[in-house]
Amino acid sequence: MTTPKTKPSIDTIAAECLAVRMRMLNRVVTNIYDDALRPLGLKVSQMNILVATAKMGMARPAEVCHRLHLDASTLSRNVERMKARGWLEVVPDEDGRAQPFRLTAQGRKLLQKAAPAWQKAQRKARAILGDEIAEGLKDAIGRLPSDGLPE
Amino acid sequence: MTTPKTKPSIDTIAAECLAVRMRMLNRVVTNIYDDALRPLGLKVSQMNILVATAKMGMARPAEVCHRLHLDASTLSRNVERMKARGWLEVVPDEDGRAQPFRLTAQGRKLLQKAAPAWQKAQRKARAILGDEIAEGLKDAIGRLPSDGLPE
DNA sequence: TGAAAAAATATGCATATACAATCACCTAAG
DNA sequence: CTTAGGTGATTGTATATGCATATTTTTTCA
Repeated sequence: MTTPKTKPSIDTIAAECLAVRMRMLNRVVTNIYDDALRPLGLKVSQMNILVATAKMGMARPAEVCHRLHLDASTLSRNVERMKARGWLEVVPDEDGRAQPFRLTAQGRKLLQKAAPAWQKAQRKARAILGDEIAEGLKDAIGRLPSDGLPE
Repeated sequence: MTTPKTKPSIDTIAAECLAVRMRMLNRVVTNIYDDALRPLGLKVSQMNILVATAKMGMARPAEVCHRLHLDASTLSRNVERMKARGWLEVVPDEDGRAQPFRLTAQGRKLLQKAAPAWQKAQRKARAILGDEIAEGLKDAIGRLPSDGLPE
């Protein structure tokens, strides 16, 4: 079944496509978090970047992209919006090409204020996904190509 | 752990957020399929709609949205683009509000031509996700609220 | 029957995403 | 030095996504 010799039928694609499943659940899960975070004027995509930045202290765009498997141009626009909102700030660097950024005090405060809403969404998401998938997703991320770079 | 009494720390969010995991894997998986389908000028988001339409024969937007957990406005724009490409066509309906659509011959042909590329991507995605998650995602979809409507 | 409510879609707006191309800067080869 | 590559990030373009709102048509019900 994993390697049929014949061209897959439309029925097969409909029944088995992993992109259909991932994308559908991604929409559902993203909406759960976005709903919970909406009162804060924050989207989960942005919260993800805030959290990664908080963990890194000083975040280099290329490294964030690598960790999150995010295109550099996507990050660039997202950071742009978050700078405009006062959540992130660029810090100078000797290398004139670099644009490392970090949380502002306001950004950190927002993140802390968002924690309860996050927790509420997390419970809902876990209720849908179940503990097994929740852990399985983590394992899958560990298996991603080029995800084993230095911390 | 599932219901801590204290506000989650940033470290907890970073380590456990299910949206981070889902969204990251969704990006990776979507890119795998998009890469495979690119020679056909097709994106996996569009292929998903083509497949759903093929299965339904005559597709009513509201029903497609319900099945795919997709916002009506999103579908409206996607269908618009696919109509422009000649893959979908609207068919008349007694209800003047309805805009049911179906595959064109060209759309069906494209879908069939895309099957081998889909299969290649499907193998890559399964290698990353593993059989357990692949099945687990299906189960989770079955658990979605209001996913048990009539066929 | 005639107006209010509901239903199905579409539009306006903002964000997220990625590929291709570009810009700015650094570095190494000579 | 000077320049040819390489690296890091941004910009141009296109699609995907969803909320709020508008539009159109049907239904309901007083």
